[in-house]
Amino acid sequence: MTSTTLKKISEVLGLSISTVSRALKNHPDISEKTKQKVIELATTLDYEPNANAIHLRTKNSKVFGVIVPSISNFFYDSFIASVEEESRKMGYSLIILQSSDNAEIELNNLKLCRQNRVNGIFVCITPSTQNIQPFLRLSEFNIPVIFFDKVPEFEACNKVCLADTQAAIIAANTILSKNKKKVLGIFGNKNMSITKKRLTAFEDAFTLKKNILHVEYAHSKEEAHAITKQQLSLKHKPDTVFCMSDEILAGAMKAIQELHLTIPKDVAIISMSNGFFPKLYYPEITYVETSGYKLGQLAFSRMISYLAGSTFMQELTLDCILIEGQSI
Amino acid sequence: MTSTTLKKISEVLGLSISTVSRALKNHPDISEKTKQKVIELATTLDYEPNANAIHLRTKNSKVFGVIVPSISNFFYDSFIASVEEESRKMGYSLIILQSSDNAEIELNNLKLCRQNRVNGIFVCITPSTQNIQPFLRLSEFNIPVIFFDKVPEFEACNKVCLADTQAAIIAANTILSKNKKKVLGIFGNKNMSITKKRLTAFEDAFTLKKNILHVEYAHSKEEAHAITKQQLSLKHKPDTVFCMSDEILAGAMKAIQELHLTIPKDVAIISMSNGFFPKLYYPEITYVETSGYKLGQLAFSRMISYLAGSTFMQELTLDCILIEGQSI
DNA sequence: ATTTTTTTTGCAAACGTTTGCGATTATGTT
DNA sequence: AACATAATCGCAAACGTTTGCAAAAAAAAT
Repeated sequence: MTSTTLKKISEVLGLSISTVSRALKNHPDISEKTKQKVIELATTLDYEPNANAIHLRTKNSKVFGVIVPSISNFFYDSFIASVEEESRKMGYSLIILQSSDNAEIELNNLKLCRQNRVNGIFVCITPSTQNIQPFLRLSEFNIPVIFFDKVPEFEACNKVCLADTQAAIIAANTILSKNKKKVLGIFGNKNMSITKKRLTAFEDAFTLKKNILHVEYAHSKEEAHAITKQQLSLKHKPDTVFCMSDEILAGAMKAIQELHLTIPKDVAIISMSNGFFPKLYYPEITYVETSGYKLGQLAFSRMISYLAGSTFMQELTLDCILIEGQSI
Repeated sequence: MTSTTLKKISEVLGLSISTVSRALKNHPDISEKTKQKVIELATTLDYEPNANAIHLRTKNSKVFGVIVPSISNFFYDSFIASVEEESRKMGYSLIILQSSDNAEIELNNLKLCRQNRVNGIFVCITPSTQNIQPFLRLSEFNIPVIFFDKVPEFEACNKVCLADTQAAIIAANTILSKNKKKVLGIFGNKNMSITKKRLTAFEDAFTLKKNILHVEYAHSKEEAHAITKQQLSLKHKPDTVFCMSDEILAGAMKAIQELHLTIPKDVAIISMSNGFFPKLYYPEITYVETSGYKLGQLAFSRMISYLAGSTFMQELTLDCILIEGQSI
């Protein structure tokens, strides 16, 4: 069976297509009697309007595009989950594309969004994305692009970010206030602006106690694991480990378990995190919250305000708070 | 600027719309010269075909719908990630909807899929879904529905599942082969068919050593944590813990850390898992792999074969394998 | 009974494509 | 030069809606 259309209903009822259309949207022009008839037949025939036809006709797809480096990732997941919730509430659907950390696929995903005439795009660029002109060009077609989390460093565009600087400062100050003597700070990919921001702020906070801070870079859980294991095996080992991200935290924690160290007695640990991982461990890890969920809400509200007319570039920042566990 | 259309291109070039259309798809009827001209203008004008118009005209949306209880979940994530990959390769897009464990929202998501005239639906029903008729009815409109993971228990439909029974047996046999004396088995929601399957098979495997198995049910990480803590605090405590899922594993591990027990010396642990969590701990946890990623691939291939004509109901099963860590 | 007003409905164009078929133009053959 | 053939191209309908406007029908007013 092919799906029901307005035409089919109109033919059965001997009405015009337009009357059926109006009846179904409760247009005041249509009499109650015909409305009744139409609605009844529509439900028995399981009528569902063809979204493509509507979008074509109204030039409004009611769809947002979301482009992320990877779907199976805590942070992006919770971001997507919140954007999806908000979108559904407002009658929007989501097309979700993952770029697999590949700039070429990313570009193709962008193209897909355009072909679908999405009303807006949320994008977190991959670390390897060099050219963001294709994204910026979309504004010429009046389709807003909200960059989130990993955002272009220099270009003027709509950005929604965590307060990375603030978050790093909070973490650093927490460590300093506990009078720690030797801190291992593990950061991510040195080339990413997010790493730079966090690192700079973190180091600045340690400016008076520069000598107690040792910084390392890890590009994966495994590297974080190796670094932590190695550093914590030194005779003069760190008394505190700071992890820039959940991934790094996971690696570090594995090393700590491996070395049978007790937290926070043998070593203290503090992280920046989406909130899920820290609660996995005992004692629970103290962390500066970098909530993908909240960031999603912020990004969505920015999208809505953009669509409502506030089209000038804005850089929004999500405040971070310290969530205390018992790890430091 | 409004987006470029075939019409616009045709007007600039003094050609007909159909010629432009054909030129862009490299139709043999069109001369090389005009193809050149058309393609050149199209690229400078940044032409992207309107997917809605194409779908309307061709009656083929090239879109699959994915409906899951929740997006931010390891298992569903990896499922979605793999379906997304495969889909992109074959020129399909994905509309991803989450039901938030709410049957009503789920139904609405189904409606959205229909309105978008998706070519097929992957759905994992919520635990509270009672009536799956609306799903089954879609086959009347020739749109295939592939149920995965949490599938309807009785109805004839296309199902793609993990080999839950086999997986539970593997886990049980692994425990038995190690000559364990007291086993705590923690299972999930008793009402879900997936729990029943796993539990039945697990208990059957212990049929000769019934007395060494103690079963508990946990509906969350926190419950799993509490149960494990309580059981492992007994004087005659279990020497082995089996966890039916990642979520339960996470709770159990937290309790084990809290009690400062050493794995596998003080207590052994084995789980069913997607594979991410077990590698988070040291020593790594031995688990029976229940891969969302592989399940996604299986589901996708089923979808493709359905679309290719094999429309009879099938129940596919993904073999499970034991991944050895050092936890038992 | 006629006109006016109000209520109810239908016509037709438009959204941007694709595609069968016919028309035009160019090329080749005698 | 006349014709046949092949290479290019355009017309127009269709996909399923929405919507301004006009038309028809019913109700109200004279």
